[in-house]
Amino acid sequence: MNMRDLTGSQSSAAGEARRADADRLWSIAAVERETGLSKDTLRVWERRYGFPTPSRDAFGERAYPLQQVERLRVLKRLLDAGWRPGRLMKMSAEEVEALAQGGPASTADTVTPAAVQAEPLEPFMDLIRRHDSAGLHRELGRMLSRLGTFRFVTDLLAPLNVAVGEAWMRGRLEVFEEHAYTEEVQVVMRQAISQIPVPQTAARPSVLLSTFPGEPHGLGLLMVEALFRLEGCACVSLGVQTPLLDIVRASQAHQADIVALGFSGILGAQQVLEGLADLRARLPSAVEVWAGGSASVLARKPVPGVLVVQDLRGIATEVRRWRDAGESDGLA
Amino acid sequence: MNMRDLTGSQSSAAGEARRADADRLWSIAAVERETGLSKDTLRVWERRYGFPTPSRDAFGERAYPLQQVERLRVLKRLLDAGWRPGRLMKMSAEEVEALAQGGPASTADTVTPAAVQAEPLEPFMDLIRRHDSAGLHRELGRMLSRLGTFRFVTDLLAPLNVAVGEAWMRGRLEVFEEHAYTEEVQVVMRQAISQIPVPQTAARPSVLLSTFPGEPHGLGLLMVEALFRLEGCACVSLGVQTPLLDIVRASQAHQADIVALGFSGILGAQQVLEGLADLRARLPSAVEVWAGGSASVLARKPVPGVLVVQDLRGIATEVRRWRDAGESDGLA
DNA sequence: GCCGGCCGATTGTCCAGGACAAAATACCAG
DNA sequence: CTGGTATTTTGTCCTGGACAATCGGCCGGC
Repeated sequence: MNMRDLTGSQSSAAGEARRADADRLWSIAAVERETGLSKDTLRVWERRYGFPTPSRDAFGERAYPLQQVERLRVLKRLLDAGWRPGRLMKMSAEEVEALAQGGPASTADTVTPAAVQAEPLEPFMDLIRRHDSAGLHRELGRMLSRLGTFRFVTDLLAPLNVAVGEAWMRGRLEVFEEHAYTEEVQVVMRQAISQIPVPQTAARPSVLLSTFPGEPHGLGLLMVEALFRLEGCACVSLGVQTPLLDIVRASQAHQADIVALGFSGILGAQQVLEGLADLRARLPSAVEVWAGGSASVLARKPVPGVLVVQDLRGIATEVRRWRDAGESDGLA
Repeated sequence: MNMRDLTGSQSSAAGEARRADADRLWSIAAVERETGLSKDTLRVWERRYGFPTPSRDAFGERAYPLQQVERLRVLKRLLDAGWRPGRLMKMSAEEVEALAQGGPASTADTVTPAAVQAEPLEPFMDLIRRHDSAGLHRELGRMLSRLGTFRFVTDLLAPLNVAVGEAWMRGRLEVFEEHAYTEEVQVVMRQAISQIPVPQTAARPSVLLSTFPGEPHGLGLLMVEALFRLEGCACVSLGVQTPLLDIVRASQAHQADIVALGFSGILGAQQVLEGLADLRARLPSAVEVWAGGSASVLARKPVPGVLVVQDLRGIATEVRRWRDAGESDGLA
């Protein structure tokens, strides 16, 4: 009971269904959801560059064919990789396609920082590309045991995340492959975290973790939580996308000493800086604000009263600094 | 190294900082992020109802005071609880406040289905309200052990999720409290899932789990994944918010027999129905589409070729049906 | 008496086209 | 080259109008 049947109208053969696909048109809202390009942007591109060129439905509203939606997805990816729309729009479909397939990252060279690339990443990238979730899970688990949580996070996951992000930008990885990867890593990380013994007494500093609205990337948060817990800190995570005012309230409710935010680079520079300044102003000065992640803004423009932790290894150092400062207002 | 200092300008005493808070104004984009109300809606409310009444910054752009942002948050919550803006806007600030505090759910009576409320929920609600994350974790873990995964999901979590959702709608719970709850449940659920033995051979049916873009609620997905795994199915989760085209590609890549989607009621009715129909059309008919969750649309309007599973217990039944159908095209 | 379809009011999204802040790039002086 | 300024590019914001989708109430039939 409480169940609705697979009511038929299984209209037809696969061929027909396939044709229905191509014919089905997308509303501007659907395209926004599918591509991540705002309605405003879609309309202004049409005006300025002559692309996309949606037809109109019976009500005069834009109706995008699948082909254009697919191309918009490619364009969005190239945009994220550092290309500019004006340049891309002048190119022919073939040139864009060539770029999408495997071109370099435009002007914005993702300077592979040649960091301590302690662990070979290719085997993992292979598993991701082959959609071998079980294998990926197994290999990640194996590495967790071999390296221990700390080195697993700093030496394997950190560079692997970068590699996955870059592979996506170069068109070597689909969105859903990145989703599946994230999910699998999350499973292993949560297992790792649950194995870290919890300090008996109320441990200090107590850390509140989250991300701003619009920032859906939560892996970094988990990695940071693990490192904090390894240092014996009490952690409360709110998951991703917490409204600013709620971060403030949560920090009071949980008596947080530190509010730690993750930034992946999806949010605009201004959004990050303004949000951090805002949050800083709304929190008592005894509560520290830490920011980390791959967003490049953090490195470029410091925000007064906000600690930017670029390197995961820095967390241990900074926790020590906090404790040395005598658990009181660590600034001044 | 690689670290930026807490560069001072710790301007002042708490009092001053507090005053700076109230003065700080919000851009329309920031209000959209904070409240969940679209820019279009914010502008049209101002035009129609005379609220909100943002001032303008030096560039003529809307600048919302904190007080109005807070009120908009309340209004959004009441909207989600079934109230309509026209009615709310006519009311005085006091009346709205009274409603926000603890009024009933307007016309949309959340008919507490008087289901098998097998487990008492109050102790858990208490822990959530007291921000006792550790205690909540401990008690959830205890219940998991006591009830076993199946009953933990069906008899405790399912009603508890409903209770939490309702408490939020009545203003008894803050957003951040709901976030913290979700996080803690997630930890326990993932632990529960990891303890379910994995079938050795490639198990059928193989299930792909995700939600549509705009649907951030992932708890249901985890609960469903647990139930599928208990039935011996192979599961791959993409997490939340996967674009439609990527769900299609993932189902091919992972050779899914079933694509299972979760809906919490955040998405509009049309969005859900159109998305499901669309997805249905794009998948081979041998792949089944299952939809579940608390969204009421699912119960009201059936989508041809989509199986709606209202009751979590129904999953086991339907998996059996799928297997009885001989692993082939289970329809026709 | 209750369910189901119709109709008017409400409400969110879409549209056009203009404007301009923010970001990226090109330019230029040291 | 390096660092600062001008210029172009680009996304977001604006106004005000329109209308589809939804909601609520009304009415009639089973």
